[in-house]
Amino acid sequence: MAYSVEIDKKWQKRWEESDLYRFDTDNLDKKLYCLEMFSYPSGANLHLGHWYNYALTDSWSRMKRMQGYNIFHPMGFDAFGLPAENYAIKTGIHPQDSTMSNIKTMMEQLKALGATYDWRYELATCTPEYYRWNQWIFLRLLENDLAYRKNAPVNWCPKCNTVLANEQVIDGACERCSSDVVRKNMTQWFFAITKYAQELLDCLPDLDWPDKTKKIQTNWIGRSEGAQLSFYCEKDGEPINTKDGHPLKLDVFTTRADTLMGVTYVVVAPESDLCDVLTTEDQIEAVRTYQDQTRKASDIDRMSTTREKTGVFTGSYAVHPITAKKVPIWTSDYVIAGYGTGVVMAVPAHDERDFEFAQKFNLDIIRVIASTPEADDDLPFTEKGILVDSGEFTGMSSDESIHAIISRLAPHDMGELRVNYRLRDWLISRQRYWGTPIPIIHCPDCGVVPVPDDQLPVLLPYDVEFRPDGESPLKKNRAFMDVKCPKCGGEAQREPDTMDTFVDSSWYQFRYVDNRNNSAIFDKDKVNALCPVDKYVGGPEHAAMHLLYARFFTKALRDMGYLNFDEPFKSLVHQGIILGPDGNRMSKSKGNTVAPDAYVSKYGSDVFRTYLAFGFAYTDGGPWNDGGIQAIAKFTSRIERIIEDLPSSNTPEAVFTDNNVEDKSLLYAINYTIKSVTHDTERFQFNTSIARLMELVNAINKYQGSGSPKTSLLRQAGETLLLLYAPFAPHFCEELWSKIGNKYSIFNQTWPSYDPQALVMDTIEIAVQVNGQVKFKIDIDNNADAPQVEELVRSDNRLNEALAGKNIIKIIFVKGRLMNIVAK
RNA sequence: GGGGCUGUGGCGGAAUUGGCAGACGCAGCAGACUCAAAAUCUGCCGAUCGAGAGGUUGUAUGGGUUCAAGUCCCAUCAGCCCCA
Repeated sequence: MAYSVEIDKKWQKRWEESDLYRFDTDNLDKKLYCLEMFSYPSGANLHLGHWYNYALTDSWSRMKRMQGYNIFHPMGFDAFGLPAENYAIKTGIHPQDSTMSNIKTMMEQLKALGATYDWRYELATCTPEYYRWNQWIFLRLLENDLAYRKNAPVNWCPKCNTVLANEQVIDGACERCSSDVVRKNMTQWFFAITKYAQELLDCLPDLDWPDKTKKIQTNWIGRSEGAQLSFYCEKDGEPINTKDGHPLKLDVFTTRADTLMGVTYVVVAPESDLCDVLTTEDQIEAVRTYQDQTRKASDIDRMSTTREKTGVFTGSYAVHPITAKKVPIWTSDYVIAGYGTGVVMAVPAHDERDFEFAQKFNLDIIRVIASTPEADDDLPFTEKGILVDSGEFTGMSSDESIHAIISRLAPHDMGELRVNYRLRDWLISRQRYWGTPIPIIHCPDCGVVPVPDDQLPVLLPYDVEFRPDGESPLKKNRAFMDVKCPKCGGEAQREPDTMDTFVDSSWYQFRYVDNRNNSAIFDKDKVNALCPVDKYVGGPEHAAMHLLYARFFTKALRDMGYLNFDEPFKSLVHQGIILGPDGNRMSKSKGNTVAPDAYVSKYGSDVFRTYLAFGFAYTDGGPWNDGGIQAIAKFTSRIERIIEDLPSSNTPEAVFTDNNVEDKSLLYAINYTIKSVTHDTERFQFNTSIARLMELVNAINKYQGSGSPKTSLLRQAGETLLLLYAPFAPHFCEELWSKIGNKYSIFNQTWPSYDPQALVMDTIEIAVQVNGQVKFKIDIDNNADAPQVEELVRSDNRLNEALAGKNIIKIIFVKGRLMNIVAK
């Protein structure tokens, strides 16, 4: 029977019945945890990206299995999230119903892929058995001051009446209705990821991750060393005090404390509470108008250096901490409340945006830094230099002066060295339905009360009106909302918000290990034995969010005593993105999607898998091209023919003492292929692995056609070919393996190892260069040393012609490669 | 605006990490088998000059380092990504 989907089905059934991929919990010394990022169960079929990710990582893990590793390879579903809810709003089909049915079909498709998943470890994040532990983690974080509630500006779509995640805001507009998104202050739950900012940075160098991804995380965390300086302030000639009577201090973060003497004004973010405090009666109208106007602008626009600067004077003044001079306080949207302290000191002479702003509004520009003491540099001069016109600090270098200025201010509590991070705490509240309910009860008497552990899970009710109208859908469900306070027993209300779905994916890699545990999030010993994940594979788009959150969770769980390692994913690989045939990202609206199913049913899973392996550089991806898939079908049928032609008897291995040239060259091909395929597959270079296998097929064909092929050598070649190809074409190779009378299963066989002796050739060809240019080639004895080769080259009559009368100055010999003759 | 990655035949892509550029495959061309086609097999296949042997040139562009550069350094251009 020629290879087809029927073969796929036959072996999928056999594998399942024989429990071939069952993870062996007793043999943990050689465990290898291989994981792909789990998938969102959307209505559509498994798409090309899934195949590319899952099929090839599966090939990698199959090789590892044959190399003797005990593979833990689970799969599950990232089942909460907006798409199902939006789909429900559109069609009326409940998210739970659509998700559950999608999971079912998706699981079947994953099985058709023929991967080594052990389905007993499956999980779906939308089940109470899973999200219960989201709630449990939330409560633990709350107890450890890693979860808290605060008022913060969020993205708000006025048309959809809902808060949007940052990712849902495209160029300042709502992704669904394209209305302009505005900023709104709301009380939300946060996870204190910033407490781990430094450790998240420190652990990066030791991870076996792509440099690019580490860089993205480094930038995202954005550590900068600088200083926090304070300004007192005055309104209508009077010092401003806080509610408890202390003088109000405006704290600013700056990496350029050396420019403090050049401050000519201070800017406060229009949306910050401070702005309202600072605004005087006279200015209140102008400031309000300005606030309304800027609510529409996105952060990206606001911080752009090219955008026209806007702003309004608040009416109050800041007191310079050294000179005691009063400088005006303005509000402008180039300062953002969420970043740093939401207040900046403006030094127009030495900062581009401040300079532009000062020019536009006629504010003072005072030079305090110069490249040399006498220099008259063009302003703004943003480099470090020597301080000028800076009172007692004049003449110091920028770096010296920073320390001097801080030492001067520190005793008065008006300045200190400070490390600032760009990373913000993680806002996890969502005013959405299809997610994990936040396990909190709001009691009029007791305030914010956590749901006790023994009352978990807080179930997500099924019967909910989830059309978005500005409030959390859960809020309209009285049965859900009305609850007795666990503390005082009085009438209370549940928290109506749900959690960001990134919470689900931040710890699923641990739950897999102990997915049926009903009494704990997971068994500590099991997780410590199986984790961290040894090889994690998924798209590069998760570099900043998911991968950062999961690292944070790991560290938090460690510090709370639930596991004892530092990082969730030891080694990480990103697959590339496969584009549509037109070179654009695949999308339904562009009509350039490629559905794997048609190819799989026509050619079989293995041909499709092999094509994915062969057609692209794995980590690059690229445009899809139909062209080559037929070639892979041809390739498999060539293998089929080779195997069918093998001598049927299992003759004992003959000892070759009389290898002729053909034998030797086939032996070379066999061993070279083993070496290369092993090496290339190990580092996810699947395309060259397949290329080497094609070369082996060519070599076997050539050998078959040679004078007197030895049957046992042919058999050795054929079996090696099947073993090496098995990870890529598992059904196909399993079939042929059994066909030639070998024992089930090919995946229980040992991965071939190569004989270095067979790779040593008697004679090799090297290039002879003159001044780096290849002139001719000669065959030399493999062991020949430099003088011997030189003699051979000198006696070659092609040399004189190549030298063209020049004199030899120097000779360089690179063993096994070339001899370069330097001549003049 | 800053940072990063990428740029190799008509196409997908290789190149032992500084050592014979274009492995392997697609497409194309020629041939064998065939009445014919398909399938299969064999050979050719960067550009350019030359009937030919062979020469010259060639890894986005321009410089540089080196006996030797697709690979390292500097600048420029283009595409993608991250940050502002």
